[in-house]
Amino acid sequence: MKRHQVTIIDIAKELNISKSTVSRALHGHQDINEQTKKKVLELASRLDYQPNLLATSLVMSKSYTVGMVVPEFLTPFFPSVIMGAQEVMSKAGYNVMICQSNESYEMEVANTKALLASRVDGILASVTRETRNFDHFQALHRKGIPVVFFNRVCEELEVSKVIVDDYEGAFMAVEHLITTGRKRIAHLAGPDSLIISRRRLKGYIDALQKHILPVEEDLIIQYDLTPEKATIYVKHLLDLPNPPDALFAINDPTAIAAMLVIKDKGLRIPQDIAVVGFSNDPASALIEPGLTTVAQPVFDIGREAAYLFLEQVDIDLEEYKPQTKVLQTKLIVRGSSIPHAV
Amino acid sequence: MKRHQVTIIDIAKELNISKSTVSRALHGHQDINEQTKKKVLELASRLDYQPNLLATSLVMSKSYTVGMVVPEFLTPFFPSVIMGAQEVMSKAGYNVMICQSNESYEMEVANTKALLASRVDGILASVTRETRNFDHFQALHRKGIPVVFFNRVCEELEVSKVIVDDYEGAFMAVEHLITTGRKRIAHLAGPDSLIISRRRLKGYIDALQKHILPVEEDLIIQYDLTPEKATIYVKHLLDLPNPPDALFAINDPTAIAAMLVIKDKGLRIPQDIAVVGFSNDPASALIEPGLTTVAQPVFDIGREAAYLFLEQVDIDLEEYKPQTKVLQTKLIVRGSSIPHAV
DNA sequence: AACATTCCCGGGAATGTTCCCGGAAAAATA
DNA sequence: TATTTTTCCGGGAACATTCCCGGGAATGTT
Repeated sequence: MKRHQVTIIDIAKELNISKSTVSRALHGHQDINEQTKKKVLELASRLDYQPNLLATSLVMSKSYTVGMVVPEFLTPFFPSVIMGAQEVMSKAGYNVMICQSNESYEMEVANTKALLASRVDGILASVTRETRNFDHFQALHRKGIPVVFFNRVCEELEVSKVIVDDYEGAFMAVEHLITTGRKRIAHLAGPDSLIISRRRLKGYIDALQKHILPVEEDLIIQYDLTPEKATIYVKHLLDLPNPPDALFAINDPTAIAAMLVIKDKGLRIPQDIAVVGFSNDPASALIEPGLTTVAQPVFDIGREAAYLFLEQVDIDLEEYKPQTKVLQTKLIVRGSSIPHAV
Repeated sequence: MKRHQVTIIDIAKELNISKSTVSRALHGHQDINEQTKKKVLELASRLDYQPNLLATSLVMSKSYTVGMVVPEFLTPFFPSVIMGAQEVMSKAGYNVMICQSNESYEMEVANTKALLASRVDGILASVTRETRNFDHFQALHRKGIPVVFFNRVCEELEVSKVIVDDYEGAFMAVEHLITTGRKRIAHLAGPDSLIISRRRLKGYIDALQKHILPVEEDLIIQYDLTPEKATIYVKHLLDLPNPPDALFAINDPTAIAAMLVIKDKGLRIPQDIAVVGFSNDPASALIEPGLTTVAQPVFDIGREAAYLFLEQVDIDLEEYKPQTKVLQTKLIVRGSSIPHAV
């Protein structure tokens, strides 16, 4: 019907009082008569008054919303992180604006711009696999807007981060393969631009070296994390004159793509080749055999990121010392690495 | 450093011109000298000026953002819909605010309130499994804010909707089971409050009746869509004195939960019991045997919802006639209904 | 009774924009 | 040269809200 939403001025006029009084009534300020307060509250709910957050944010220079930018959310990993963050954020009175960059650097930049335009109070972000330039985050930080990275972080920037112990997780995973008798373990790694790739790769290498196994260049494949490429590279590995007897993948989608190729080729998992993933997606328990993988505390990642934001909001960024939280991972052993495992 | 973001007034002062002129320069209005325009644009980019959307939205009474509220996003269905909507929305110059109600009615109400407070220009929504009261959407509509439902819609409200042909999909699925020799087909249905439950149930019943099979009450189980309950009810069905030889589930997560129970009991799929799901989640292709399911055009659902919003935004809601788009489904046959199928 | 204190309330500035209106200067026409 | 038109710009209201300041009335204190 009416184009115009109910404002405090409408309420004020109706009650023949000033907008200041209405404002005080709605916020439970002390300088207000109980009678008039009651009347205002009554009328407000009768008219279904909804405060205009735009106006409030404008005058307060504070929007009580934070932006969250994730590279993707078709896989349950990032949604879980978001839920964790949302849980603590909403308790603290903040809204969360979710942006999805679709693994595109340009969209990531556009997203941060849009969030900045909406004057969010902070940003929690995980970068795309393409992102090599971090000026857009630097700019936010320079403007005094707290940035917290999680999972896929930017090392150079002096901001708070929450990560999992990728090195430890990868090390455990590979050591597990070694102690169960594997000798030629391949690694499907991510792009060098992502630190998680580098750290997981390091864990892989160190585990091999600890057990005095050779690190062979042609068993290490760095790729861009697209599913199609995963398939191609796994085929390549299997066609090697001396193929690997185990495969450690940077994440579960990659591991699952690998398993499909392997099964398609008629090889047996884990007898002919063992597979281990990373992140314990629900799908890893569904596929047969079950995928051995490194579990991450997904909800806690989001919660911690939110806490790190709350720590620094409302204080001068100058006097805030960025922190890095490292969460622990856990190896989940299933049938893809040990025959007859659950 | 500085708390305060760059505004057009800062630019105006620096250039000794008025804010009006700056505004004109930034928006390419006609009443502007090329020289000054160039100077403004230069300084703006040098200072990394970002327009304050709060102020703009306030004065224009238009935020160029729409809210999207979905019951859940751990499963890829809703994220896919969101991506579809985002695609056409961003082309039209709109931002999308994503809210997730976590299948909680209260959160859904809170979400719509928050979106209203942010003065979104419209809302695309899919309701929770708990939602039986639609006053919060009614209120939006009454305030002149376009609402478009998708997937889980509210029938009573006179707003635009996009759904898939649930009836047809269910009918096809059940007919497929019948023509492949199944006689006692159970149905794990959703709560009566969701229309998709009712329509899929109707498809199930009509398919049975077309092929002159009895509709047995104890083979139809309506439940609240929680995974735990699914497990319990499937066990119950299998323990029946005369157990079913096929199971049609309202969605893939339910079907997959059922498959796990069935396999756990040592029964063979599809020899002992066939299973069919709905929505073709990626997981349905991963599990063994592959899950026969009804595919929905997920991205198109989002796209259509967005189109329906764009149709009615900027016009008087009085003169808009709500539409309902019905998208077609497709049966995907896999090994869970036919032995040795892909 | 005179003064101080408390209790409420209204006025108005400020937030960062957009847009309309009027007007000065420059250019075009007579 | 005088008049009209065009070009360009500044002033100021409006959007919905918060918050500070001042002040009148009621209550309390000496």
